[in-house]
Amino acid sequence: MSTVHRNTKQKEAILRILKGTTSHPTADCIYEQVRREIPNISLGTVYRNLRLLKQEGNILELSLAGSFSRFDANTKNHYHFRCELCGRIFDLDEPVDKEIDKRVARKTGFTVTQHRLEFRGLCIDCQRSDSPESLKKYLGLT
Amino acid sequence: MSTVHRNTKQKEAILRILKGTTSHPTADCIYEQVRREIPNISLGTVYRNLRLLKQEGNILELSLAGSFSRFDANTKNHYHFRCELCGRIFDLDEPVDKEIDKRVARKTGFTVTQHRLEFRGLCIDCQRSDSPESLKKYLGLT
DNA sequence: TTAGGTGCAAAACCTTTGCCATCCC
DNA sequence: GGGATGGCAAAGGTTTTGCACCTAA
Repeated sequence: MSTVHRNTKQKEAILRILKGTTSHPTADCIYEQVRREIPNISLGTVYRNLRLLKQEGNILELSLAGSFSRFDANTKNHYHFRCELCGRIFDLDEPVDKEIDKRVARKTGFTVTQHRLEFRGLCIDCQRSDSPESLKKYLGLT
Repeated sequence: MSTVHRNTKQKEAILRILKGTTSHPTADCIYEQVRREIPNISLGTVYRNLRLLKQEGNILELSLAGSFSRFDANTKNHYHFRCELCGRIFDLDEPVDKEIDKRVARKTGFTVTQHRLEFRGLCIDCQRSDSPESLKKYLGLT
């Protein structure tokens, strides 16, 4: 069932570069770096390996949103829950911690204007879902 | 200097639709709804008005606006700071609150697997920056 | 009157995918 | 050998933009 993942020099190089930095590079940025040692690697390969590494749990993809932007007319600071199966986003009424911005500002010297907190998991509807396809998607079995 | 924003029926409709829902719609979803009352509105107009409404502080965009994915080989849960001027992302050593997931789960009935916390503001380098262009961008004066 | 907004369509942008050659296991 | 991966290029989906016309102030 589950695919056997092979180790290739391309994949190994991408992971090594990513482990050697804390700069949270973009796919294109990684592409530029890998090219120095594998000049004819393609951008598609970088994307494919990033997806594999993510599925294997070796790297994280940082984003607070999916592939497209979502908008919210509630401009008071509040937190969100994103269902990892159906993609819906729910507002939470969790209290907003105002002190934490000051603490981070004090520690880092940065000017902190806001923070965004997003929880992830399964919403109630999707917990009940017994669709094999949905489950497969959720478990990342593609 | 600062641009005078006009009120148009297109912009008014977009804001009204957004204020009437908590579903965090995408631009395309908003477009579909506005078309019911302004059939020949264009998607470009929707995007332009969403940008204006965001600049005016009337709505929030829940994502990395027009940005791309960034990757991180540090898979231990940790928090980030995003500089709103230069776009760089920094790791924070703020302690991760493990209780908060349980609290949200208890309140909502959702299954919570993780949370992501991102602070935003100005990094030290950009605080020092006196580039008029950068400042303009930061203040949203386009 | 006139700067700003609209509609339309094309472009730009990031990411994915199809195809076939190549490489590991 | 045979399935997984790579390289290349084309397609895909979302967002932006150029331009001529329109409209709110």
